Amino acid sequence: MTSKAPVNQHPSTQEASPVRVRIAPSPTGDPHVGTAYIGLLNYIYARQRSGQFILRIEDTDRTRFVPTSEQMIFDSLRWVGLTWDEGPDVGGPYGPYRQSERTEIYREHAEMLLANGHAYRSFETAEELEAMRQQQIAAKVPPRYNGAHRHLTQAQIDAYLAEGRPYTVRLKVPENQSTTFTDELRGPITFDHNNVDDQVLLKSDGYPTYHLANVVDDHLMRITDVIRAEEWISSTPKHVLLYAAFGWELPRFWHMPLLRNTDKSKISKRKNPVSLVFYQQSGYLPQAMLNFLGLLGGGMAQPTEQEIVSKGLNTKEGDIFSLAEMLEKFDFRRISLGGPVFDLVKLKWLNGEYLRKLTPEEFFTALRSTILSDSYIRAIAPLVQSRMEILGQFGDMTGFFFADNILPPESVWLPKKRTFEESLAFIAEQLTALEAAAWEAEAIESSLKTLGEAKQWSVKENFMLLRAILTGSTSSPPLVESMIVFGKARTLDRLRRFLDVQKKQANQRK
RNA sequence: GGCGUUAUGGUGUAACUGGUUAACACGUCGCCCUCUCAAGGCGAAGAGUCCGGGUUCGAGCCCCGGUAACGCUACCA
Repeated sequence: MTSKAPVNQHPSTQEASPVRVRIAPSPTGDPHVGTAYIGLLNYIYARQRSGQFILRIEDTDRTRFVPTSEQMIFDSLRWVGLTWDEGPDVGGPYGPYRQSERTEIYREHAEMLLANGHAYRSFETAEELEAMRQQQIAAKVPPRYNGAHRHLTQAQIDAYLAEGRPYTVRLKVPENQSTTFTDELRGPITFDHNNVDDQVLLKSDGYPTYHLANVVDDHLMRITDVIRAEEWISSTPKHVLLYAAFGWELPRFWHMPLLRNTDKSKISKRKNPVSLVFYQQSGYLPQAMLNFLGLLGGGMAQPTEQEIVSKGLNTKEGDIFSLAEMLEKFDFRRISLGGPVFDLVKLKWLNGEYLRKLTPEEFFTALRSTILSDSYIRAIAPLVQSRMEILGQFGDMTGFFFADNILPPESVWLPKKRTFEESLAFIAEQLTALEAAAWEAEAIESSLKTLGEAKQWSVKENFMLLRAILTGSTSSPPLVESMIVFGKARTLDRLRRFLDVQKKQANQRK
């Protein structure tokens, strides 16, 4: 057996070149707090070193692509106060910054690897691969590509190509070796190649996977430091191997701790609001959000006791700081590696602190630009105009649009002919259906009706249940229109919170 | 299952190169203020640093061995 010494011990990039970092979100839905978190870290890193911060859109997964998502990412990141030096919307010398516009580049690079023997064509179908995976799982062996097409003869390859068979391009991971790279926060990390799969680099639809596109773009865009979430550690050896296969210099890798739900699992929308749009629409202040994100993972030194005394600081001021202060004091070496829980309670407290510091005029402006904006009220008004006799009834009819907590009692929401359990189960299904729906009237209505038919809930029962939970009342402006105005993020959050509360209460009763 | 990462009160973080009763903030509880609720003020409870060994005069910090949580294990990122 060959020795498994770390032969691929690659040196890190030297300090010389100007720092360039990037975030690369995927437009697959609402912009994520995790993107803002990693974005903030990259931003601070770049600004502290007079470097550049680049925004790149990773839209190579056509199956999950959401057209409106990209603009929402721009808007949300700007909302929290981050700006980028290069990106799809601002241009720059290393564009295009949208991966779907770079497919030719990836194809060429895949060809290069094919030519120099670091990659090979794999002609299996997705179904065949899935079947293989299932067998391996059943046989209790680690699911991995078996390398069947690694050693296809040229004649076989030509025959397949002549047939026009679709194929993927896979990385040829050297056998009986290991790869070691340095994580700037954790030190050297080694992976035995037995545990590194022959990753698909180019999909059969001609689009690259993350791994290829990411490495190619990072190199072409002169990225010096890859600052990304911890979930990427496992695939870093693939990236290191790719840099080596191209003969490129390695960037530095910084893997940041993963944001968590209260139960410590990776933060997810089922357990926590993760959409930046949600926080914006719910009336969180961007400074508070940024401050909160800066708090997670350490990085900011707490004031010493001397500082507290000499500057007359209130001790809680140690937790309150602006972006400017982060640029001044944030220290990447201080980052603590345990995944921090995204604690809404502390975020709310922080937001309250910021709110109280506003002057009355600023506070009024904040209200008028968010929860009481002309555009919001203008959207709500037509839903109630025909139902009103005097203007004073506006509040009675629209309160739920301006509320954070709507928790109707059972007497309001529980349908007469349904049990508690079946109703809750149905709400959970409504939630799932709505999560998948495009946020426009027909899509919402039809997905709800389809669900109702499948589960034998009449349209009336179906919509009334939702109405009660969302508005807190059995009479309200038109439901679907109200949901649209209220927004997808907040609507889904209200449903999730309702379910959480009901489940907790049900558990307590037991 | 395999591989990797991580591990300080309920939560986020502190604790200089190992050095007295492990600190700050959020949350919780109590008291004060007050027409209520917040805010504010004062105070309290809550961890002996995942577990077990070792080194040392001395370990949250160093070493060894476990355990658990999390991540990855896709033609998703």
